[in-house]
Amino acid sequence: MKKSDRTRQDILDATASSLATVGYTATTVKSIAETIGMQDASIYYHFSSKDELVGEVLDIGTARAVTAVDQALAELHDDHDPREALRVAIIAHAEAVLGGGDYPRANVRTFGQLPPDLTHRHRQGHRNYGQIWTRLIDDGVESGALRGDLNRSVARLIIIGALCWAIEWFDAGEEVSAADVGEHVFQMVVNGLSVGEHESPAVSV
Amino acid sequence: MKKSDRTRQDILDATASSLATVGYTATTVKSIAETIGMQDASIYYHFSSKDELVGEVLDIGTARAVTAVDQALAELHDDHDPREALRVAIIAHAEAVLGGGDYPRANVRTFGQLPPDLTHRHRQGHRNYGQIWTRLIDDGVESGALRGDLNRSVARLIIIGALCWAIEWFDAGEEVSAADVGEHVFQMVVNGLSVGEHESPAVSV
DNA sequence: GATTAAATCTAGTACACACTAGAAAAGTCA
DNA sequence: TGACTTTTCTAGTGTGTACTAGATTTAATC
Repeated sequence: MKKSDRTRQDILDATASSLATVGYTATTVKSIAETIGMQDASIYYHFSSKDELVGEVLDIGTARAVTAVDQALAELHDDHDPREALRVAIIAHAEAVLGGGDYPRANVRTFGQLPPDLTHRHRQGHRNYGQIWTRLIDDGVESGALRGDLNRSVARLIIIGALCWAIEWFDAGEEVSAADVGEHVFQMVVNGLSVGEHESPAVSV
Repeated sequence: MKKSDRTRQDILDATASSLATVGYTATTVKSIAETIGMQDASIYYHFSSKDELVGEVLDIGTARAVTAVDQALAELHDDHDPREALRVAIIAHAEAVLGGGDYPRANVRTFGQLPPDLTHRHRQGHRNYGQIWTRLIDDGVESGALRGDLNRSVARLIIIGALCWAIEWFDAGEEVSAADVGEHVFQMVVNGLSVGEHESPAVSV
């Protein structure tokens, strides 16, 4: 029972790595097998199909992202500003998806290129993840810290989108870290790029 | 010389539509041919390979997005606020990619799932497009309208990312329009979600 | 209407892919 | 060691893909 678990884990890791770097189509059963020094047919002793294997990787990715955000939120003080909660969640997401392991990255990277079955299978997981953000935004608006004149659902999707798309350009080697990206998203989306009192009629004068 | 041009255009249209809806891999030469009532082999009379065909569609998509944004900016008053320029550009992009035709949508939709050759081929086009945004942000910062304490390149990519990712969730049938999405991105990214003087130490008191 | 050119079709090739069947090897435990 | 189970390999199948060659049809030209 030991050998099998180990090999199974190796297969999952190799698949996550491949999905995260080259996407779904370029991730072939043969290439996965080669990475871990096996024949492609041997994969099928551990997984019944490519899509079941990929599905499991994506499940793990979703779970890890959820855990990362939940954990970051749990470490907040009880009387935190709702904006601080949003900030912490955004940075946790950025670190999980950009700086973290292959699993969350695989999840985001393959979004939109999966076959219908897999897409459908993961819709629920994404919905659950979205609810974390829905709650954060609702808290902010209802406490008066965030504007209530915008569509909250659209706002949520814009935040997540800005973070997810970062995977397309983020380069771990550069001087900008994953947390930096999160901080930027927070600063822009919550505080705004604009300087000072652009709406209020010159209060300080 | 007439028939050929017409057919060629039909092939391009069908390819753009397919790329925009099902992505690169699911867009097969056979499926394109079927859409316009041809045999797949006949496609090769007009295009030498699938990737040349796809490349041409993506080129058109980039050109249309650039044109849309450029045109919107050209209609501004000479003494416009740099923030207004950003707003106009963001909404134009949103309308081109979300509400516009298949070509710009194909471009964004297939981003990240193209084979290396095509990816490389379009890097230049994307760079040119990015420069429009770089200029907009630079103008804003240098005029003092936008904050200068953030990494401008990261800011640019976050804005574009929020817009591009919207293609994954935007539904033209819903009550939120493409321009609405653009307006939301602008409001969030420039004015911020936060209400009032969250940073200034209670100036108005 | 005959001749040439343009456009499409029929019929195929070669290859990569996911996946299968059954033999062989490796590991486990008496 | 020997019997048994678990794991991996060898050798394939079938399918879908991009693409090719050459015949065939459709359109244009004299």
